[in-house]
Amino acid sequence: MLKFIIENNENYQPGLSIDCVIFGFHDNQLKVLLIKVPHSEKWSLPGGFIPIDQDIDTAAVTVLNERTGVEGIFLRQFAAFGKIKRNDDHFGKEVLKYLNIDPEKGKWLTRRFVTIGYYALVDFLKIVPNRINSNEIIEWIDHKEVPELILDHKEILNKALDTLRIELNLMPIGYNLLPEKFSMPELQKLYETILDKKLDRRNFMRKITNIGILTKLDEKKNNVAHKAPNLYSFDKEKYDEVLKNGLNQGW
Amino acid sequence: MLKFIIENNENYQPGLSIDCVIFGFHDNQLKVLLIKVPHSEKWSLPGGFIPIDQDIDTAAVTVLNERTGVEGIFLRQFAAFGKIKRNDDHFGKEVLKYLNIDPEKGKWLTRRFVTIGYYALVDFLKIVPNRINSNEIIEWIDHKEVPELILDHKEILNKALDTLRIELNLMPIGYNLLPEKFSMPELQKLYETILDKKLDRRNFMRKITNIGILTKLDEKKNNVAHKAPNLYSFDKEKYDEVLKNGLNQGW
DNA sequence: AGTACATTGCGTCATAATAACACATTTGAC
DNA sequence: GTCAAATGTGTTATTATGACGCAATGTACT
Repeated sequence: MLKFIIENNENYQPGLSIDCVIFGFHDNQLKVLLIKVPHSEKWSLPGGFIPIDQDIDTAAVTVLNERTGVEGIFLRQFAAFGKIKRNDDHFGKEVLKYLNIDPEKGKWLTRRFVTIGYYALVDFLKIVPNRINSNEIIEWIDHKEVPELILDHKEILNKALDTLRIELNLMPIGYNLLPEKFSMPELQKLYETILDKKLDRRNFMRKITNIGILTKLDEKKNNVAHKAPNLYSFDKEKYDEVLKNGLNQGW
Repeated sequence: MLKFIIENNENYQPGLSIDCVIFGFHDNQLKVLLIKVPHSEKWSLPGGFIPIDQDIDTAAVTVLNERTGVEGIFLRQFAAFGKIKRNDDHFGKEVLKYLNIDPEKGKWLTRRFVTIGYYALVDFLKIVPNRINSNEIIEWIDHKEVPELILDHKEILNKALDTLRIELNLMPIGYNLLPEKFSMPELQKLYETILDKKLDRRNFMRKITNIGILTKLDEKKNNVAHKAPNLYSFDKEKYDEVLKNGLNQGW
């Protein structure tokens, strides 16, 4: 980080940053991957800067990996944020002070940054966030209990969630969010959690089944209270096909 | 422009630009507003740079106005483009050479720019593109006959059109694209042109009527071949309501 | 004036999608 | 064994959709 700030003018895209909204699903909760840096009381989205020799989409993957250790996931760009006062003077100065950097050298940091938002849905269990930087804390936090975030990160998070809800109508989800074998109630809970809305059990099942991306397994979930639900898996081939063509055509 | 390039480091957001895809509808054709600058054989989208004291959304309006004279339209951000070789060295050097600027002073221009794309649907007739810069040519061009464009502008244009087609399923359109009074076939042609697809006349009418955003006028179009179609207008209040709430909910 | 033809307005019909709900079955808890 | 909670598999009514039919309107042409 320190190395970055000093070398910024040469090796990084000026005035631009990337912030990632990483959604995971666990215990029937939609979780978001957040980072807490020591020089602030607030949490933040994992973000960073754009190497001048990388496409921004590639840079998003790099940034996420450097901040969290998370690897090999597909990040979807959803919006750019560029209000003039989105990163105020104060914030930049705090960082410089904390890192003991000459305010003149780090001047660029206190100017307005435009940030590009990326989001992803990942398997909660497969992502074990490494603590790359020993003084940073990385945690999955329930999206309903997200504390105050730095800058406009809350706005970015909300926009990501809005985008996700819209995309839910255009494409199937769940492949990276659920274990390989899952029950219908689990899949439904995922949808309900993202949409923050109750769905009818029977209508949900019919609709999701008709999409044709599920394989019903000859196996039941065990160690559950009450009647054991059947298990399903995604038919990856058909899943990808639907991903490509979209769900509804509308007109 | 020249003033801008020399003063850039101080007054504009570095490394970032904005490009606008302005769609208009006329003669049953979807038109795009394009600009031809003298220092290139190719056409380009109206674009420009971001004043450091403006929100990017505001800057988009400013940029469009400065390049085309177009005023007071809502621009929708749809994507950021940032491949490392999207603006190659060659392009920047050409511009500097044409403007007779010391390559050292304009060095920043030859680096990678990330551009943020905005699109809008506007009334073809209400927008009379002024030629601000006497050596620039501004024209409405049929989107099916768009010539080769500079840099990745064709990609930007295509992405805008893709976004527009998706949004067509989520919200009503036409308010800024058609005259105040319009016939059903005119509205249908608009949809068909954007989607590049034939729609059934009768089903289209039923569906669009059911949305509840149209007011049937007691008036017929005149000076037309064959049977005169009835005229309609948008019920702005309901139109805005649907715009806010969206069309389909899906889940 | 009369006819041909393109276009509009207003239908129908079969099918699919959706919302709301009924009922029997399975399983753990008491 | 009985109860409660959850699952599996329906039904029914309503609405939306896609594919047409046909009469009415107005222009163009003989």
